[in-house]
Amino acid sequence: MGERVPREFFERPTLEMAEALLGTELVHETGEGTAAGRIVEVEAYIGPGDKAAHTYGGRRTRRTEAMFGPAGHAYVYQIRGTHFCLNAVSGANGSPEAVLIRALEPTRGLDLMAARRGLLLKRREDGSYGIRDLRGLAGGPGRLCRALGITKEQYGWSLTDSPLHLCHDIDPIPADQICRGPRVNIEYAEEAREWPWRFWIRGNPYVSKKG
DNA sequence: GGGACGATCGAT
DNA sequence: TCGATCGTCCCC
Repeated sequence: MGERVPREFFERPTLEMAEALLGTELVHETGEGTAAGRIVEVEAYIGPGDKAAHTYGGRRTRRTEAMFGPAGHAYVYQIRGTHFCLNAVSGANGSPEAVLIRALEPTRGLDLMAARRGLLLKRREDGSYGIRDLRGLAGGPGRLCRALGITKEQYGWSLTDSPLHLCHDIDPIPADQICRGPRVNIEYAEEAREWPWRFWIRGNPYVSKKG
């Protein structure tokens, strides 16, 4: 298990926080049970100068309000009408910056995660699960929200002291084990398309897309 | 009121 | 590679 990350964890430059998120455990405790996974892939969005960010140009709407708030809270948005995505708000209060959580390595509540995803987990003779089944559980921002039961109900929640929180489960990932590259699915973002603000753990099989 | 679009996913 | 599908945003 490990200890919850403190408020100060989020109160530093966004790119630095994005890297620090790798290896921490995202936990959601609900009436259905607890589900959790280790963060293995993230993307930083730094408005107002980032054309890929919802807050580009300082755009401040009902949806993006949480991004302008204090660090360490959840910014949840809905994409394509059907999927939710979770961000950890970063930066100073008033600066609209956040980090998108893109993929988890499942750690707790695997059966609950599978049930929420509508998947069937097959156990081997020794009781373990196959890597292919596990990879499908929470690889991708929409899938991990589905697997952990994250919806707009969690919008604005504190990630330090709410049922949705982060734990230091293992030691920080060493810098030489962290890869970075361009973010995905932001073709509209012109010059920002190539900015290397996507981070992932080197060689980790749960990363949603290879860079 | 209406039109355009999307930080995705799953099937092909 | 392509289409689903609807909330959000912005313009009229």
